Amino acid sequence: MREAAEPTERERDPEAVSKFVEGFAAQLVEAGMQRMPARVFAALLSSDSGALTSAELGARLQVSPAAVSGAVRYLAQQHMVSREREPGSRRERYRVHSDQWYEALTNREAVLKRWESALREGVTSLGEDTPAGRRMAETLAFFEFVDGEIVAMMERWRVHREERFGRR
Amino acid sequence: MREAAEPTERERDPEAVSKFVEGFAAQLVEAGMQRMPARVFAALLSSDSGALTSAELGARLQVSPAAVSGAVRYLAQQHMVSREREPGSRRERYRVHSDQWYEALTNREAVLKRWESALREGVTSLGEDTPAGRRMAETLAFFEFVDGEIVAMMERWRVHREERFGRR
DNA sequence: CGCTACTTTCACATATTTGTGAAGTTAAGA
DNA sequence: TCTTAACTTCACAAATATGTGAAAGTAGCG
Repeated sequence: MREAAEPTERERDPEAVSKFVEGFAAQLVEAGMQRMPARVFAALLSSDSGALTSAELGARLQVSPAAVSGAVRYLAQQHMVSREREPGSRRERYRVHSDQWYEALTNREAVLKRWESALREGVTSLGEDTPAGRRMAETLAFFEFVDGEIVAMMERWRVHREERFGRR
Repeated sequence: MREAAEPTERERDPEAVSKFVEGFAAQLVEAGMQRMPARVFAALLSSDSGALTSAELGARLQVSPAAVSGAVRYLAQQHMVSREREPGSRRERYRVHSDQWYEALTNREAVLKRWESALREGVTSLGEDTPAGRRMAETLAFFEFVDGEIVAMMERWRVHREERFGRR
């Protein structure tokens, strides 16, 4: 079972693809994402099929299987890619859905929740009648507000998207 | 001009304060922020005055002036603290506003903008008629949508906040 | 104009992160 | 059941990031 046996993807200018991958990954890194997960994610995003095997990723990004494995584990935890076992092969494919960003955003919400609970503790332990307590209470209220807004926003997005791109 | 000459803040249980500071900072770190900026920000948030000098920060966090300087520079760039020169002293105070989070969010918007332009390049260079191009175009549309929503959301927050906390 | 209180910059030692090769594990197919 | 392709784990070397002390810069105040 050779690599070349899978022309899953008619090749475009690999130069251009690579340039996009590295550029986009750099932006993600700057926003706080680790380098390798960022590169893997960008590579998937730029692939026509939206799904690549470990070997394909390794080849495109010039990294070892170990590096791919680590990156993919991270991305899967963050719900940014899903894994699929190809039936009848021991290969695994890693896929981005175009709506994967919702999952990623949802995950950000988990971060917000943790901030909120830390703030709640802070308000309690510093006292809600102190200036610091009041500031933290307001901050907390802000996050709670944002939580709710995000849910509503995603609903509006689904509608907007259907109008613009049609139902999937 | 001694340190002790400024009882800006009636002291609460320093134990509890420190526990909050380290806990909240840890959450911020986990979300991608560097350790020292996170600790400084948490310390400011938990102070009654909402503003501390470099020396006070150094003392509370047990770090050198150099570390405070670096952290504060970063936070100011991110618009998460503002600097104020105390008139009649060469001390500087670093302040959090309770609405500082808006600024921070606004800054996140700058990140989104950069993602958008990277995606736009990707769509162009990979071709908008390819599957990958279409996926990226949809992703781009999502971010553009989010941009607009955030602006609207912040307006709603201002209203909500005024109802709940009164005008500042 | 100094003097000196405060802040910033810089070189460096230390800690942390990152990616690799190689060994280990799993499961498809004979 | 055995073989072996494919993925994962692990110990380690290299690259990065982090915080410090010390030196250099700034700006109030006499």
